Amino acid sequence: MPELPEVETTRRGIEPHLLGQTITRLLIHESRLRWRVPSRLALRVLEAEIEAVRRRAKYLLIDLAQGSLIVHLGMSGSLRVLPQTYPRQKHDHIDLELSSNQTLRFNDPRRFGSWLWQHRGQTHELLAHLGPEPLSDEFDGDYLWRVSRTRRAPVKNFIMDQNIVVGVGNIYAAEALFAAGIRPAIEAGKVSRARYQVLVDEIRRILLEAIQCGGTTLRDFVNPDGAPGYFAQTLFVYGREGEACKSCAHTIRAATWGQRQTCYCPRCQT
DNA sequence: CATCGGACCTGTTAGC
DNA sequence: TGCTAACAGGTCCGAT
Repeated sequence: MPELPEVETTRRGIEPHLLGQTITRLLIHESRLRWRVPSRLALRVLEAEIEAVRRRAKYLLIDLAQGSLIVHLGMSGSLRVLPQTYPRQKHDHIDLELSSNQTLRFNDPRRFGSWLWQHRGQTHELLAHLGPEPLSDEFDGDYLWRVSRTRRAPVKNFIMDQNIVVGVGNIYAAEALFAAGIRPAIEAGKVSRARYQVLVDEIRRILLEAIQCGGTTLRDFVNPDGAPGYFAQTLFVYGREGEACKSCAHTIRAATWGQRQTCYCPRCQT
């Protein structure tokens, strides 16, 4: 489900409910996520005050005095802020209970998400080798051009590589390539510096617009207040195989590498 | 190093 | 209507 805009939407949704709250209890109902949730997590966070709620890539970081809870939503995870008495639903795996008598409830049908711990001042190995944030100044056309020179993989796979740039998943990769007029199958190392600059501008614009829309709801994404995102209406190619291009009316085509489908317009993207 | 396929899971949908 | 297969927003890991 979640790419950067959905994770950022989640962050903004939970932040006001979490900041300054004391954690009264962490309940792990199901520890078998992407990695087994360590039971000592519950002791670590007990009675701690939440100092900040940050995002790095698609990870949420809940900062406490001694360190941070790292939460990843995987493919199907979501966080809601609910009254502690709210009945648990299927796939509700973790509750972070707060002094406000609310709970941050983690639901994840596919269990590809994760809850981990990072000591203060340290960087978890999973976060240690991530590429730059797409909305930061570090990320520009020159950077992408430079690090792509030896890459023969399709440019679409290249921009989805979290070591190159974080936060761009299957939806936004397809959309950004369409907006930049670049065929997803082109070898990353053969794309010009000028085209990478256009691509960077489009990635930024699309991610920002999607955040403003509250993310993309294809089937089940909801923000922490239970509302869907509205960016799906704005999609030009993702999930539109066989339909008419909104720009030139040519039929949208699909290609698949490694189990991930991508859609593109053969006329608009060269 | 870079790339590929398999793995981890459940739910929904398309096709027979 | 019912069963099965394919596919879904992520990404790590081991083999090549």
